[in-house]
Amino acid sequence: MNTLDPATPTRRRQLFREDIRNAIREAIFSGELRPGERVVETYWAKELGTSQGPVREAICDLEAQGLVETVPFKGTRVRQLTKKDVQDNYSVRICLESKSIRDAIALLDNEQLRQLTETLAGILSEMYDCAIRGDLQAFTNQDAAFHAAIIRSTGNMVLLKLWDQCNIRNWFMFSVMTDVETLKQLQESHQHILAAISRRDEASAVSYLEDHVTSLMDGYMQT
Amino acid sequence: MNTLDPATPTRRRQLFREDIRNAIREAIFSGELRPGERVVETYWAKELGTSQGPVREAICDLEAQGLVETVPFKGTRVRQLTKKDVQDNYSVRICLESKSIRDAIALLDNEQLRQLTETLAGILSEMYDCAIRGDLQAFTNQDAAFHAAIIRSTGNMVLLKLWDQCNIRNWFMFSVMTDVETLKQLQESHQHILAAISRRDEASAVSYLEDHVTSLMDGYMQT
DNA sequence: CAATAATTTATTATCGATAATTTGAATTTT
DNA sequence: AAAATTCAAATTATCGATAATAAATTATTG
Repeated sequence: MNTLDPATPTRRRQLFREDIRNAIREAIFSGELRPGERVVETYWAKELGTSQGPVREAICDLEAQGLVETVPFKGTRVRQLTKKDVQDNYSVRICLESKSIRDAIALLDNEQLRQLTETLAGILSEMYDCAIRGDLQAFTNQDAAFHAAIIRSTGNMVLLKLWDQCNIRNWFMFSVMTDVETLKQLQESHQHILAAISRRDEASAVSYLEDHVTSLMDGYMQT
Repeated sequence: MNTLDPATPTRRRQLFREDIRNAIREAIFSGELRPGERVVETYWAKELGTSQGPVREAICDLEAQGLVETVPFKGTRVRQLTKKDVQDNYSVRICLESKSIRDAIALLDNEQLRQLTETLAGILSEMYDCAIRGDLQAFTNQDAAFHAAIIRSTGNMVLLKLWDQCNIRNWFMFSVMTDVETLKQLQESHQHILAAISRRDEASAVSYLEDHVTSLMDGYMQT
């Protein structure tokens, strides 16, 4: 789920904190917990059969991720994004992704670029299947994987971390763009980006990226 | 201390969690806790006369801020930044601050720009005093205030939040640049940025910014 | 009846204790 | 003596209970 920590070492016992975090996240993304609603510690403790402590820590994690907001002594609520929040998010996301494309083109040698191209092509292939199937959830995951792969190729982990935070792909699935045609179009826009990168055409790549992300935002804003 | 939450509402009782967070942060910045050293929950609980719970939550906060790293069941250590980490941090910081300058110049009307200019001039004045006194701690605060003021003027809170996270001003004070001359020079470079912004000279402002931040990084790298 | 004060309820923040896990030393085995 | 094993100490993760706080409700007063 999280783009940042792919390698989870084996452990005997599961961390409740992680389970709780995932459970609450799931509740948010599934719509069970809607923006602005309260996240009551004792409720989730009872619900998941744990005590309050781990729930508090899980909430702390979610807050760092920007999914919820906590006010001392008052409690936690699912974050409610204003239109401006969304715009700001996307605008910063474009800024970071543009940098990653510029850096990738500037820093990678031909072999590395070929490899990146290959990775991206693979992702786009899967993305196409998702589009055909109309599987929005899987589609957004591939979408995230695409952009993350570019950033990862630059080796700049700070960039990856910050991008992950302003990436609201997680919220995106509430969007109305669920029809197959729209998804296909989105997949195509990625192909343009990929092609431009592979021929080291920085200006085009960034331009296609901006169009792509902007159209994502527009889709969200119509909600 | 934190650039993000200026308004702290009045509360009867203090949050231990916050006190603990500040105490540990202070220990890190003062050098008492060096990079790579362990942050033992029970130690700080005893040290501050609290229980373990709030300490864990405080550590969670510090982790979100990137000051420490936690591995489940193993514990927490003060984050050890590699040279590459520092470079990546600064490179992203330049990216975000460049955007903030571009946005400020593009979005603010004359009156708003005048107001920003005024604010920045005030900060620079204080910064000069800090340089003369050789007060590095206060100087870095003014430095942060300068850049934060520009970002804040764009009204993009996402940008501000992410910038705060990749801003390693907090680590900067370990740097060797403690002599008055260097601080004065740094203050001057801010004046160039300010001047360029006030005449809406985007290219120069960004260029000065890059020079400034790069020189900060170089200073850090010599450590 | 409105406005304020007192009270109850719901919830968060913290505590002290215990279970689970890792680490490192002591012990045994080869 | 080196390697593997067992054990003990240190530390983390969790629990159940209590104290503090905020919100909601009821009671009181003018």
